[in-house]
Amino acid sequence: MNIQNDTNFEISDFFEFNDWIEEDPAFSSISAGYNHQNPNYTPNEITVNTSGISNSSNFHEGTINRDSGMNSRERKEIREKVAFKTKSEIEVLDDGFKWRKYGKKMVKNSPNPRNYYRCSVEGCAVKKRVERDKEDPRYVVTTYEGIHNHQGPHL
DNA sequence: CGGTTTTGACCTGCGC
DNA sequence: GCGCAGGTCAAAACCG
Repeated sequence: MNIQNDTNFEISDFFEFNDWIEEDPAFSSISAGYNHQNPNYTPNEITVNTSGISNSSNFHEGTINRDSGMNSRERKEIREKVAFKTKSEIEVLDDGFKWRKYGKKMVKNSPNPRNYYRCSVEGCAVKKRVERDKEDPRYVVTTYEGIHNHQGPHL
């Protein structure tokens, strides 16, 4: 389902995300275009509204491949993990899903805490991790893990 | 009153 | 084997 609402699409934010993920040594490449839920998924559909109250990200998954010889099973486990770096003054970006916070942690290399969220829909094991950029506090790093097994929050 | 947040404790993987 | 760091649990507080 396309959440292609009238949400403002800040293309610059997507590029920033892209740069960030590419320079992360843990990931060698990120390929997009899967269709567990959205057959028409393309990176360009990522919508981020940094100026409004609610931010909508039209993505549910991504595939991150590591070229550091990992077997297929390991690759499958890391799959469905997407990280976003978003310029936002609001910490909790409302992507439309219902999240329940289940943990907070201080990370060593950052003065900022890291928050752990889980999708509150039953049977949905999607997890989310929100953390402020240690260098630029006006950025928020959001990491999604898993695929929603339901059609979205509002239905 | 039910679901969510909070917060420290607990667990586990990893490196030394 | 121990300690650190990251991730999770859970109980009580909190809030609509």
